[in-house]
Amino acid sequence: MTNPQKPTVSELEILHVLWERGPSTVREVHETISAKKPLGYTTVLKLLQIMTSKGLVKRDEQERAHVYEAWQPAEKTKRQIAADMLQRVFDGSASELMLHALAERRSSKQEIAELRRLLDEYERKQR
Amino acid sequence: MTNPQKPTVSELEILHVLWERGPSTVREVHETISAKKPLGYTTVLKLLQIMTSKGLVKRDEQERAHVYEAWQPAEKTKRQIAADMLQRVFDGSASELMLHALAERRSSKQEIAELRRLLDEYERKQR
DNA sequence: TTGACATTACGAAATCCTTCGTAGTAACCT
DNA sequence: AGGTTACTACGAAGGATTTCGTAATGTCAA
Repeated sequence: MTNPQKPTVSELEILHVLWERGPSTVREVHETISAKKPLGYTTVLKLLQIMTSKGLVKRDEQERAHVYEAWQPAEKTKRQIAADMLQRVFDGSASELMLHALAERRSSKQEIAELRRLLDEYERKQR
Repeated sequence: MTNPQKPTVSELEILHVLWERGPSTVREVHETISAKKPLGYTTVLKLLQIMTSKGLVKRDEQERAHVYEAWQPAEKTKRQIAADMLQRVFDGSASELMLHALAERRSSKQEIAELRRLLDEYERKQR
């Protein structure tokens, strides 16, 4: 499979674990997730199997306990999700997106500064 | 119904129309959407009925052709969607969200300027 | 009034998502 | 070898989503 697909909510949760931990077994993913919420072992297994067939993860079957790894780097997937929502919800307006993202919460001075820095950098690369 | 729920992808599409047009009949919504993609009349009707029971829209049954209206203003719903994704995908980091949203496309000078203006304004209101 | 037409109500199929139970299989220990 | 444990594979239930067809009902003109 070379075609990445859009992950569902549950799949995204698993991808988060794989991005954080790197290649992991079902047991490891399950332990990480079930620390936060109850979820059956075979549920995680099944999800990883589905994700394998969708091309969202790759599976190393060398060892008895298969090792799963996210197919796409976190950056790429997150970018796709952000772009998709930008289009679907905000008609492609980044300003609107940021306005709403900021409105719902309290951003620290540091974060605002970071956002400014990102804008500078973006503009510099643009030309 | 006073509890708003999270709209699905199709429901969001309909909300877009209602936000743009204001209160509309099934026929009007259907015409607007089917200008872009084929979709049966009763499909739109059914969706609006479901959305009514979910509390996403309100229905005025005065006239024979019922008139539907978005329950929540666009701003509020968009804010919720943005906040939800911010949390789920970007662990609450607005910078990360914007970074990825910008990365996938070309933003005009005007848009960058607008983003800076928003940051200024946000900071001003904060203190 | 009756036929044509617009509209709503309802049911249901097809697909996807999420979750888990059961069965099979391999490995390991005594 | 036999029993226990750790895995994977598979099927399937239950719910949500999306889509549409058909039936029922109201409206209006001839």
